Amino acid sequence: MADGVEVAELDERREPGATVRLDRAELAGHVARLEERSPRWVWADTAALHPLLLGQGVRVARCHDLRMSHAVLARSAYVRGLASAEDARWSARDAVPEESEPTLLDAAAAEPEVDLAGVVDEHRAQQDAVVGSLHPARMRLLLAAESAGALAGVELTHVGLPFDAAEHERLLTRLLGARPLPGQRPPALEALAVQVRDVLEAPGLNPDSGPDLLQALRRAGLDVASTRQWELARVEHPVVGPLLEYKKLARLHGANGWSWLSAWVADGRFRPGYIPSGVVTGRWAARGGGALQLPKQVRAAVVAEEGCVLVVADAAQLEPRVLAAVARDEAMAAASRRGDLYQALVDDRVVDTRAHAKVAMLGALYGATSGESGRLMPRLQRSYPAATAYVEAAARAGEAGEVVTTWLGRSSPPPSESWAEAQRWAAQPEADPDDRRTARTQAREWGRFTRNFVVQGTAAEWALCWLADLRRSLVALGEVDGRTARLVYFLHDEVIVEAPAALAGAVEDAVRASAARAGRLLFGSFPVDFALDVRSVVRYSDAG
DNA sequence: ATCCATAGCGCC
DNA sequence: AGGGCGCTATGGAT
Repeated sequence: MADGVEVAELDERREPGATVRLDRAELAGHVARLEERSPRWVWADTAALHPLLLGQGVRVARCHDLRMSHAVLARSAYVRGLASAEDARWSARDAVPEESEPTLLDAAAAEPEVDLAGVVDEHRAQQDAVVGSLHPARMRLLLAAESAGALAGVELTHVGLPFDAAEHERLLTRLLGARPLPGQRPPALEALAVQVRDVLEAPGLNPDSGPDLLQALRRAGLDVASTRQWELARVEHPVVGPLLEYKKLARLHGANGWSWLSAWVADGRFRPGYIPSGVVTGRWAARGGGALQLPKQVRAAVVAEEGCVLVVADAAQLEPRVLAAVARDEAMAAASRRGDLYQALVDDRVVDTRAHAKVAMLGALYGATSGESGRLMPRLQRSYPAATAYVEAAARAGEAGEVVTTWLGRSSPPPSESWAEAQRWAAQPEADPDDRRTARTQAREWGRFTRNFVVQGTAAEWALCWLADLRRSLVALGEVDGRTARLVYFLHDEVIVEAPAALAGAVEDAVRASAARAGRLLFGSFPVDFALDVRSVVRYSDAG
């Protein structure tokens, strides 16, 4: 390479002659190379480089993201050692570039330079760590899935979710009234605020102020300890109606109102920021736009382009199915093969209603001890001993301060030093009962975290493999009238593909095939089913 | 002016 | 109940 790098050389879909050149400055710190066996780009940071390539119209098929892989390998209990583990150049950092002007502090903390030699060395160190790990095949799959997720995250922001701004504005106007001046309340909110003040006889009250509102409620004789809606809902008082309505609308206005619309929706697309694997468990996080919290109410404005449909697919009861697989629980796997897993629990007389099945299962995953869910736990243990023992073991490990690890090899962070110190102190003879109680409570809390970690984390791995396989297989569907099937949304256990209507059936098949392949990739021949709810709609809100 | 913690609520 | 998040508004601290 003289002045540039022929990026398109690695693009499986390149048009003849569509070579794109990026100069060395643009590629600094993100040098790529070709692996001989399975061609893919190896680079430092997908989030930094991939947007440049997309901007040039290049579609990258595969990559190996060294930063994300490093983060997994450096912590994984499957890995015996990563040569570069303490190297600051590869430590995790935010995947989404800051929108604002860099400050002096940012300049001082600028990332260390990564050059070609550094990339090659780190790649070799990572390959060695994988080969020497307890489960090389699982680790390889995890790193490939992480890297594919990194590509997909950038692409999702680039493509955007089709969004009808005019439709959303009609919703806002219908519920809130005319758009107010910045800093003002919309008419409907102001009217409700007046009502609340009148009923409470608190003329100057700002209902947005939690402490002031709580004080006014208590002065008016309401026996509440907070202003949470579920607590207000159980109180009989004329202020409750207007106040709950106020909170609901204030939320819409604040989180998804006119300023959100102008900040995040442009040219008919909603382009939020995703941070693949930004959560400790491996789930995606988001920054900017609230990609992962799009309220149901707002989904009516998510409308496919003319001539297209949205293929909306979500994995049904994903976490229990994942638990059945990691725990090798044959009985629970059998239940997974009968479609609705919760209904299967009812049919098998494990519990008496579907609602009970759901609450019992969630209780097992989250560590509930009391209430309805706690009462149902013995029944669950009797029917699914392997699955319940698996999450119990994860909880016990966490309580003991140990690390737990997902199926593919993501390990939980160790508890904090202050947590460990509190546990050590509680074990001393001179510790007082209060300290012992506090330590015990903290131990249980950390146990609930590790219990959930193994399931949520492995579910995230399945979902990532699903997404990665689908991303690849959509390419093969080709185009209709110059338009292709594109991934436009990913939400933990749900994907949306926007596709020409003529491709809807093919996309639905692809989505299901990818789910089946993801199951086999992770769990081989273990007979657990990953059922999907799939619907082709024009409007996202019609999928529910 | 800027940072940080908290409350509250949206999603899975 | 119980796990994981992000975002907004608020209010206190610096």
